[in-house]
Amino acid sequence: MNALSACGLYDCSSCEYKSADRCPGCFEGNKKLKADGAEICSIYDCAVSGGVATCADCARPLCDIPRMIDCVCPLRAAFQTKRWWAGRLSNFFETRNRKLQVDEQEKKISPRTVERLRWYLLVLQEMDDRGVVSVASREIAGKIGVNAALVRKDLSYFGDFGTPSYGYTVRYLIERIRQILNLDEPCHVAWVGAQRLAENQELLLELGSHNCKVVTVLDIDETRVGARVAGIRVEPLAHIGRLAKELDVNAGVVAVPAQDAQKVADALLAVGVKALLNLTSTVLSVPPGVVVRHANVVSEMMALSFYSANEELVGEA
Amino acid sequence: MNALSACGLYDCSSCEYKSADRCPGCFEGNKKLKADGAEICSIYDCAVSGGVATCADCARPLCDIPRMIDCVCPLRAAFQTKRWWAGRLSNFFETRNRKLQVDEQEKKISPRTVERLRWYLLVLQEMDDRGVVSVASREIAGKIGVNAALVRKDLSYFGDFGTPSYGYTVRYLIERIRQILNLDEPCHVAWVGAQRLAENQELLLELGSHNCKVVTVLDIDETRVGARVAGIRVEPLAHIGRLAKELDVNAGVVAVPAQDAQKVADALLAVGVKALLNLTSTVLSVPPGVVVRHANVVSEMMALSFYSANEELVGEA
DNA sequence: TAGATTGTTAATCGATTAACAATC
DNA sequence: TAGATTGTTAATCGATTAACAATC
Repeated sequence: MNALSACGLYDCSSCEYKSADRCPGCFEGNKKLKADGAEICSIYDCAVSGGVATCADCARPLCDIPRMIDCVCPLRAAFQTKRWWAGRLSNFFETRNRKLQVDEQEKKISPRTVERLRWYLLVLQEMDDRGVVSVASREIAGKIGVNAALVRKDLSYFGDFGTPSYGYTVRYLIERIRQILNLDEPCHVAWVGAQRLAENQELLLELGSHNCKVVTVLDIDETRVGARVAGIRVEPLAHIGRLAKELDVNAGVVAVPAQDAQKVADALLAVGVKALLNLTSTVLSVPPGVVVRHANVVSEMMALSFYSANEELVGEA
Repeated sequence: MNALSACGLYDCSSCEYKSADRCPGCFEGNKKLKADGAEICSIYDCAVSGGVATCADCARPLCDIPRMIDCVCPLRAAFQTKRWWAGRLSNFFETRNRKLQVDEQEKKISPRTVERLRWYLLVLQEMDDRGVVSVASREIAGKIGVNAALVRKDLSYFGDFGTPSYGYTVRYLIERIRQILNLDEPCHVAWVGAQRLAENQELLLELGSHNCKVVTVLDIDETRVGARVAGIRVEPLAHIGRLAKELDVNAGVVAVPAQDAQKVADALLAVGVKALLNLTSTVLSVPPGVVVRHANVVSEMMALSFYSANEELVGEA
């Protein structure tokens, strides 16, 4: 379901040629050009010879293709100016190179930024569903209620995704944020607490749509072991060690009664899980280097209770 | 279930006289003292004549009882030094007076502080269950993973609840935080989205234990109207106007499918609800002056996905 | 081109922490 | 009393915003 062309820069899904069914595809198009003795797309050529589908999949740390070339898919020459494509290309390569430098420097990403990236993604996906092609930082910011400069700053940590005076291509930005949040890699989740999952099986689908897969369901309550939830056998918590290794578990969900929460968390930590989602209204004690996030109706309600009684203090919460 | 004595300062539940069943109670005790011609507790006297149960219920903006008096319940004289009580009293009155000034100045409470107060409360309740009587800021901070000075600063926004070299009385602090978060006033919740509640009926109990009451269940899906969830009839969303008024709704829960979330939020806002809990993975657009909080497995998982792939970036998240 | 919007810098704002006098 | 812990101040740290050059 890759909506990008082989060069990884061209958003086919928003292309008028594609929607009019007049696009022959990069492969057929370039084959035709080559047969005609015409110059083919150098990006496509490089991708094919490198055995990758798009530039995004390319493992080479630096790109061989010179910058600011007037490379543009010859089949699309009329669609956008060459200059525009050259700019996009330049941005893309600079971005990739900068990104690599950043990784080396281990530049810290603020947790608030990560927090917001999810909201950007949800807003963008909703825009994409409505058929919106491009968007300005101001529009994203307005939806979420933050400053536009903050949106630009957040995004620029990871690269130059925008184009001055144009804004951001919605589809392209979605792809990039998904990549940043690692949503392209499947996230393997160990879910502890069978009942809670049995009650909310629709979660599995929604998680799946973001590439999170519940690979095992466990329970601390022995009486539940052996039952099946969404087709997955419920295992005893004691098996977590073996399962975590076999199934390559990345994250754990603590969905047991409050009094067992810490015990479950400890078991998950013991087998090396470094990311926990706590669905109970307890505070988990975890060592540094472990991330815990919460999703709990009761504890959020406690905060709302404060604001419903102190309306004048509502700033942003 | 008030664990405090009439003076509102003495934590009866941690009193050795009470637990040994040798406490006659403030009323009987002072009646006895009066009959003997002895000096009775001036706080108790004041409370009774003012028609309130404890100082905390007293409406007078300033306290008449002079500070630094050597007032101490004579029946408890042996239990703590008079000096200790005098200090507690002094703190208490100064706190009340300062608190009132603060209210007048509309001093802003940081949303981060409100965020943390809930965690403090949960940690303290767990300590209380274990029978812990007093606690230092350092201990609370350690449980949550924040700086001890931050705990003290957060609490000192609302008054001087601690005693140097002693720390905080767990029960007393629980009462105060409950009061700050307005958990002593029942919070009336309108729950929109019957199915989600039907699936998680245990929530009602847990919410109830924090004084949050689901007073009405509504649904945007007409086919669900008329069904009963936890004994409450499901009403059509169109009735929200009448119900919100009749039932004095303080907060709303948006628990419908994503595509209906904004519509439901708008309906709740239209009838004056200023506090929303969004259980969907959508971003709600709300005007300033409205607080939205989230509890959603999918969107939290998106953040965990990032950290599970970037362990080196785990700071505190 | 003129108008628009980006990425980035410097300024501002707010939140956290270290340190310490007060005091139990 | 001596040691401990509070509430608070000043210093630090981090996050947000305004402003602007770059540039499409």
